[in-house]
Amino acid sequence: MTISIKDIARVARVSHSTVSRALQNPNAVNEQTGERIREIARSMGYRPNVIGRSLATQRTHTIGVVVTTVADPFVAEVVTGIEDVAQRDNYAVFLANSNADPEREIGVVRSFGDRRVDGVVVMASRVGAMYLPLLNELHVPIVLIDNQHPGRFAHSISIDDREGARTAVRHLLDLGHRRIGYIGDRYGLQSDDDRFAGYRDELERAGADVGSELVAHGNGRAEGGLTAAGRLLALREPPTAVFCYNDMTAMGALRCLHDHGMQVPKDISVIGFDDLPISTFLQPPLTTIRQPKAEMGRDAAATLLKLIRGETVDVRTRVQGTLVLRSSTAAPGKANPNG
Amino acid sequence: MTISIKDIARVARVSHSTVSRALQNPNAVNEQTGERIREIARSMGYRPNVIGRSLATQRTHTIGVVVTTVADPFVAEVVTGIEDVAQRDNYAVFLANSNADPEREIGVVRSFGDRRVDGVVVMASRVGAMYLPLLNELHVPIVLIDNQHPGRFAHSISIDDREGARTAVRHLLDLGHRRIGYIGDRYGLQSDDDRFAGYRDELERAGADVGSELVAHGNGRAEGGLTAAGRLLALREPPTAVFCYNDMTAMGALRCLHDHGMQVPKDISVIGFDDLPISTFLQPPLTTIRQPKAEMGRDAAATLLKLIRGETVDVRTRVQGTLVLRSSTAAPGKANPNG
DNA sequence: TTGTAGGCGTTATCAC
DNA sequence: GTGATAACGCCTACAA
Repeated sequence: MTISIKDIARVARVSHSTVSRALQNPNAVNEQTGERIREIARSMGYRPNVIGRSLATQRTHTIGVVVTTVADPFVAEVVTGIEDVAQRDNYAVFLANSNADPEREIGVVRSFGDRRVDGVVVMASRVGAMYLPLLNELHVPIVLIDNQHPGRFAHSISIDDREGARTAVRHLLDLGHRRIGYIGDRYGLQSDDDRFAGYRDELERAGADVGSELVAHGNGRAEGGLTAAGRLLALREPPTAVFCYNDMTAMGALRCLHDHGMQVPKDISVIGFDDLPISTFLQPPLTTIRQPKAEMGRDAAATLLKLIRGETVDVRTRVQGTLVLRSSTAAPGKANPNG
Repeated sequence: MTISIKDIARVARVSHSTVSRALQNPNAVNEQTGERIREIARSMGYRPNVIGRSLATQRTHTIGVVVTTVADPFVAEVVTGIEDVAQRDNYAVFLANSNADPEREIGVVRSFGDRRVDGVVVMASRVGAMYLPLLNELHVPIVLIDNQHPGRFAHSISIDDREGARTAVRHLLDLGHRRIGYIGDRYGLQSDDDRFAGYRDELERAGADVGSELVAHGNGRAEGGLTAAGRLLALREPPTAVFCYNDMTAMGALRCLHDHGMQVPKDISVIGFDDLPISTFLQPPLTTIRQPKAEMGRDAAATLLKLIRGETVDVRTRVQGTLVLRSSTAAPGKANPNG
C-alpha cells in the first residue's frame, strides 16, 4: 500500500492541500505545522506520485530520446551525455530505438507524445519531410542531433561534417597522398553527402585524383567498411589512402586491408571520423576526426531543457571536429607516421 | 490545444464514458455509435493521454532500466534487447546510468518508483544488501541481469560465469598452455569472482601453474586491460596465455602486447569473454566466450513483462557461454591457430 | 447499450 | 495560514 498526501493529512489533522503546500513550498505554511507535516511524511515513508502531479501540472519532467540503435558506440556516447544532464535536472529519459526504420521512428515519436514528454531529442533521424508535421503535432520542443534530413523546423546540434572531412583529407594530402579513396555510409544520408563534399573540396583544391571509382559505400558499420574496402583494393590502381565515413567503417576497412596482406600505414593510410573510445585500441591506432560526442549529448539536453523552461536559445549549434593523430596514417610508403 | 475524450463526447453527443468504451473495448458499445465515435476521434486527431490513463488504471506501461553506463558495448547490446521486446509490447523504457555509483543507483531506482514504473530491470548492480529493502519498497517486479551482489530476492538472468571461464581456460589448456594468466575486473565483483573461480578450477584440475602473480586486475575496460597486461609481462616468467575478464579488457591487453613487440598468438595467446560486435575486427580477431547479449536483454524484458501480468516464471534463468574460435589463441609458439 | 458519479494523486484557486 | 473545491484525463462500477 502506497501512501498519499491524503493519508498524511488525516494523520496530521490538516487538509491535503496544506500537506501539498508543506511539501512543496515550505514557507507557504506555518513553520511549526510545516515541520510537523514533513516529519509525518518522512515517518510514513511518503513518496510523491509523479503521475498525479503530472496530470495536475501538465508537465511530466520527462524527455524522449529516439535513436537508430544504442548498440552503435557513437550513439551510446551521445546518449550518455544526454542522460547525464537530464538526470542532474531530475528529468527522466525515455529511450527508444528506431533501427533506422521510419515507421518505427514515427511510432516511437507518437508514443512519446501520448506519454506527454516535455521534450524530444531525435538523433540521426531518417524520416523525411512528412515527419515535420508529426513532430509539431507534439507541441513540445524538439532538438535534433545530426539531423539526416535537411530542414530547419527544430533546434539542432550537429558537427560540421564538411569541414571535418576537409580536415581529414587535408591531412592525407599534406602527407603527400594524391590518390585518396572515400568509403561512405549509405547513399542519401545528409552526413554522408556532407563528408563526401568535404572530401571533394580538398581533392579539387589540391588538384588530386578525383574519380567515382575511388568512392565506395558501406553502411556506417564495420562489415560495410570491410566489403567496401575490398572494392577499392580491387581497383587496378588502388588508392594510397582512404578516408572513412566513421571509425566503425574504418575498423572494417582495417580488417580487410590486413586480410589482404597490406600494411597500414606503410601500404595504405586510413583515417576515420568520430574518435570512438575503442579507436585507440585498433591496430594500428586509428587517426581520426574527433566528435565531442558526450558533449554534443549534453548540449542537446541542455538546449532542450532550456526550451522546456521557455528560455530562448540558438536554433542551431554547430561543433567542429578535431584531428586526432595516431598511427594509421603516414606518408605514402612510410611505415612510421612520424617518419 | 490537445483534445480529450470529453471533446469527442461533445461532438458525438454521447457521454465521455461511452467514448472511453468505444475506444477501448469496441464491442462494449453499439456497433454503429462505436464506429461513429472512432471516426470522430480519428478526424479530430485524438490521441489518448497516457498520464490520465495511468492515474486511473494504476499502471504506467513503463519499465525502468538502470545500468552502469550505456557507453559500455556489452550493456548497450543488452539494452537493445530489452528495448526491443518492451517496444513490441507497447511498454516505454526509462533508461538511467548509475556510473556504478551506489548513491546514484539508489537515486535512480527511487525516481523510478516515484514515476510508478510497472517493473524494473537492474543490470550489474553494485549496490549491496541495503539495496534490498529499497527495491522491495517499489512493490513492483524486478529482474536483475548479472547481479553483482549475491542474493535471491528478485528474479535474475545471468550467464554461468564460472562455467564460461572454465570453457575458456580449458581451451587454452587443450592447446598446450600450462602457464595461464588472468586479467580480472575490479576486486569484489561477483562475476569477477566467478570467472576467477572457473579459471582456478581448470588450472587445478589440469595441475597447471597456479600463482597469484599470474593474476592481475583491471577495471573491465580497455585501459585496465592494458595496464594489467603490462604487469603480467613484467614477470620474470610471463604467462604464455591470458584469459581476460571480458573483451574490452582483452582489447587493452592486445594493445599492450603489441606495444611490447609480442605477437599474438605466436608469443602469447589471448582469450576474452562477451564476444562484442567489434571483437571480430580486432587484430588478431579475438577468440572469446560468447554471451547471448541481446537475447539476455530480451529474456529479461520478457520475464519482467510476464511478472507484471501476474504470470509466474522461473526465478532464475542461467545461460551458458559458448566458445568462439578466432585467431588470438594457438598452441604455445604457434603463429597459426589452426596449425 | 448508455449515462451518472466517483475516484486515481496532485496542484491551484478561491474564500475564510 | 488554512480548508474547501475544482480541475487534470481517463477508467469503471453502478444505475437506468
